[in-house]
Amino acid sequence: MPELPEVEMVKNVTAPQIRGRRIEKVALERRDVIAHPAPDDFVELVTGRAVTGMGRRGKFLRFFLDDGAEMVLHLRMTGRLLVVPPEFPAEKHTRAVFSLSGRLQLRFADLRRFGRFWLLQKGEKDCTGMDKLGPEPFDAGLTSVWLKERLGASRRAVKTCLLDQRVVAGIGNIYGDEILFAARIRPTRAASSLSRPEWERLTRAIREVMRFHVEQIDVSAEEFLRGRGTEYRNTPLLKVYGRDGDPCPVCGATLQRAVVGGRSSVFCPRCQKRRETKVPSLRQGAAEKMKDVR
DNA sequence: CCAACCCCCTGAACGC
DNA sequence: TGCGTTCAGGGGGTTG
Repeated sequence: MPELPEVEMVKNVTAPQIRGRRIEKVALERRDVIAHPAPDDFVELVTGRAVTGMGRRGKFLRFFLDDGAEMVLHLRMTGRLLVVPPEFPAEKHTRAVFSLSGRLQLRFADLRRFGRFWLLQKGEKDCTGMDKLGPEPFDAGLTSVWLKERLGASRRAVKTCLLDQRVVAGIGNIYGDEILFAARIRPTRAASSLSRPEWERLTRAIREVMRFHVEQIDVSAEEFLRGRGTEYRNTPLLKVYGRDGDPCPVCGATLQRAVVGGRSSVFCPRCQKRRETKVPSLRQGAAEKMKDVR
């Protein structure tokens, strides 16, 4: 479920608690929580190693180990990570428990069981999919020129493009809607139909919306634990996601819902126009079939 | 290359 | 109350 801001927060809460600690024991409640290598090998390779630090790439969490290996975790929809003392009551849906030095446990719980761990040994070729990710929203290389270059010829809906992790890493369905609202672009618009100013608004919105939410989701370890690893949903801050039928916070028009690329999308029909208001640069033959629907 | 569909799972919310 | 349906914020795979 979590997207970039939530994963970043999980990393920020978890890293200081486990940094420097040694993994003394690994208990897998479900073996299929390990994607790579074979579960027994994973346990053997991880046991005895110390965690030197954590990182994030897109929605992937990274745990750097003292032998140069890297443990990777993707929370997918419902994964939760908790750092607790061993006597702390067990969570429902616990899938893996890492016993750490200093009487602490790193626990992974995951209702829907989509979450996965990988272990990459030092120098091992990536098999997590991280290597296919596009730039982070805050990368200097993510410019409107680059985005237009990358997507300008695509007829896919711009919302679909935003959710494509190979384009930009870390955006999911929630922030996809929020970004498009901030950029005043309708999710259904074909990427190829965006104007220069729209590419610029979109690029700015990607950075600013993600930055805003990363800053807002600043939760302490105590708060996080109180919420059992789910207390990062800052719904009050979301302007359109999940607010289908509510008035637009900017203009008051009724927010609408549409399905784009199979994902539910909410937008403001007035702020996010179906097409550019300015004269769209006419390109020969490209968008021929679009008859002009009013 | 791309849309559409299926799959992986479980539980909450909703309609009857 | 009970039961069936639909939906959920992730991603990978196949098909046409």
